[in-house]
Amino acid sequence: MRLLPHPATEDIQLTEVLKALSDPVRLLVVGRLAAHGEMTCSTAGDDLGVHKSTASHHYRMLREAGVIMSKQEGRKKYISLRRDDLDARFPGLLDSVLTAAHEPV
Amino acid sequence: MRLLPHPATEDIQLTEVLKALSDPVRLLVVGRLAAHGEMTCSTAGDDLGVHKSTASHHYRMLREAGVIMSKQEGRKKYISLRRDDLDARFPGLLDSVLTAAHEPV
DNA sequence: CGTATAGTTGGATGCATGTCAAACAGTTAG
DNA sequence: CTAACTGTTTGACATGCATCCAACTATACG
Repeated sequence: MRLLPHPATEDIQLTEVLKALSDPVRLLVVGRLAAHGEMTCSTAGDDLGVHKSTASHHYRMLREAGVIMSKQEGRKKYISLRRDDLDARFPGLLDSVLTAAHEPV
Repeated sequence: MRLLPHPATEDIQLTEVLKALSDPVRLLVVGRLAAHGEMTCSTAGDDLGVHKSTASHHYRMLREAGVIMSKQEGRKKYISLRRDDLDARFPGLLDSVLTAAHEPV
């Protein structure tokens, strides 16, 4: 099991998080992670409508912004929401975004 | 008094709002509007550290995303937060962002 | 009318981003 | 070992964006 570089909780920047969440594809991924917990990249990226390399790019954005955790296990990579870290740093932010993301168009 | 085009409340898109809030300059402007209410563009743009045309660009981003209201009066333009509209559409979002924006680095 | 004020617009520039395709790398299975 | 699987990296491309400067518009003031 290998860990990838992630920003420390106190280094998570609000503007970076907001930018990470401001893409429809990434918002969809975050919604899935919130609903289902830890998933592999392929599961999270299923039916996203983008190429797998594009999805990989989005995972990196989310990780570098401090929104998700990644850990490699064998040939699979598991990603999960850093919910506690985000709640500690920006209380209520993630919940309001997730609620808003479920709203009807 | 002239009104400029703004998106209707139900047309405000979450990703657009998040993108609008993901810039440090715009976040600063929104914080000022939240603290002081309606202000002119020059007041809101005071000491932002950017050229007035850059500030004007940011106001347009915020307006088109549905974050602020603009109304022209004479040669001054007043901008204000669309707090009620944002609260109605995305409950808790604006408050959590404003709270987060006040956090120490 | 002429001048000052408040903002916008257009051009230019450099940087970031979203996307795909193809090649690559690491891991597991037969 | 060979082949399949999982995901990343690189290149290419188009787009968008933050920024400044200069010119412009519109309004107000003398």
